[in-house]
Amino acid sequence: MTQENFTPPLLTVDSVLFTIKDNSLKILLLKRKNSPFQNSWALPGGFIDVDKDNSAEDTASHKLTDKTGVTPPYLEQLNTFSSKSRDPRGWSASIAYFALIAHEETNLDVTPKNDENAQWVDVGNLMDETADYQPLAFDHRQIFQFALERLKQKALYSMLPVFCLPKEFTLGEYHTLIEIILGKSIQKKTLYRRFEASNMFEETGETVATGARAAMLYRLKEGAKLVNFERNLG
Amino acid sequence: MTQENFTPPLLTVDSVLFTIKDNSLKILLLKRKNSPFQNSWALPGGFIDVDKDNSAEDTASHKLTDKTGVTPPYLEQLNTFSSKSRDPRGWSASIAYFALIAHEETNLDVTPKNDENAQWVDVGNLMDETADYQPLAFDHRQIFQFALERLKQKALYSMLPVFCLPKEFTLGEYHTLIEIILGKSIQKKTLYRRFEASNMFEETGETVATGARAAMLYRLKEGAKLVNFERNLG
DNA sequence: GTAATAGTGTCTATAAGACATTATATA
DNA sequence: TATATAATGTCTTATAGACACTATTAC
Repeated sequence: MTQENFTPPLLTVDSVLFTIKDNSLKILLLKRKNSPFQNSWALPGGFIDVDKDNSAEDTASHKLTDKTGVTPPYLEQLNTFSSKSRDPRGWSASIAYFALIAHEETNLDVTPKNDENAQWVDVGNLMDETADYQPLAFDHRQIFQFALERLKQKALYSMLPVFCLPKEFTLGEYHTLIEIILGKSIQKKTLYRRFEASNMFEETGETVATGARAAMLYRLKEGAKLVNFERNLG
Repeated sequence: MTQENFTPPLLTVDSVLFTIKDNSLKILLLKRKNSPFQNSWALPGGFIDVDKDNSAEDTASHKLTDKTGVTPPYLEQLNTFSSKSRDPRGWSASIAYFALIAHEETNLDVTPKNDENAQWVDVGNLMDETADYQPLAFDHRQIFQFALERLKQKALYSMLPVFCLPKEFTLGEYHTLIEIILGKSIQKKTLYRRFEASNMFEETGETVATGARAAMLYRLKEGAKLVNFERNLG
């Protein structure tokens, strides 16, 4: 049996790129220029270029780099969403990726580049189907929700969220980030213990003043591998 | 930009179906009848029938039901494997699924059905690239290894492996199963505590004798949901 | 009775949660 | 000095690990 017996399905790649900005969790959305769902907001993505991309991950990475100017420090496959009805053009599958970046590292904040058709959208906005930017194109809201669940789950047992922070950051920023992702308060002592135990970071030697005692800045160690813990946070 | 500008990639579905049999972990492999990789062993799967299947999960489920005679009690998406080179026919992606079943519930043991081209293959065999059944077709060995990692990981924090057992089973069988999956000994006390705490099972009232004290038989409660724990086993 | 497997009691070890305390900065 | 935020000390709690013990069956 060969594929020639069948109508080939459409195959696309879409990415949910998270960042932390203005004390809230946001994802990158683009306004669609073309049909279907013209002028709706959508996840960055598109068709695979079989000549240029060696794998779907390449496609995801290229599309994100095009939009942000940088390669996200974390990119993993999320899930593939497929159905007869998710795309009006026919049976389709989208290989979805999940990525993290510090918005400060992208060119999206820069004024000349500032693009009305590419926006960091607050996750809170996307939970309410009647809010701005809604409804999203295709099943992108469902993909976003799947990604958010994955992020929350991984925040419970790994250091993953640090990839939302800039290259140098304080423990306080890390603490705030985790509380925003999980939507509840976490003892800073617990996070600091894990931060230390992970052995992924080193002091820069610099401190940053916040109106009170100056906080130590940390950076990821060269070649540090992402650490998972044996227990979940509460 | 539409897909018509591109050569469409090939899209298939493949499943890694695990069971426990003769005190070892096995997966279902089929001998390929057609090119490419004719006569090589491969995971059950194939192209999506866009007229019959509403989603890729439907395809996975249909293919497994065709081969085993029953619908596996556990089926989840694993990962999508894609590259320019994994299929000699061109750029291709395979949406891989991960499934568990009790071999006793399938028709694969039944003598008249017994099919030389469908075999339960020991996982130990597949770790050694020079052993029987190797090399597998396409990148199916890599897909299998990804699935095995997922199974081991989930065995550490969930009751998932029970779906490898028949409808009625003893705590001793569950204990043996977990030790086989993890490849190391686990305190039965620890497993029994989790088994109880999960609240997923009920006594059938029947016991089964094993030459010594009779063991209680358990079954999954009606509508029981799979439970995850907050810590991993050691 | 012995042997074998099923199942429990209970102590220890580890890491998270709670929360008080000390440290260092600015005004 | 007061106050704000950074960072640490230490006690409690929850659950896994170790391992000895009791229970029930066949012989």
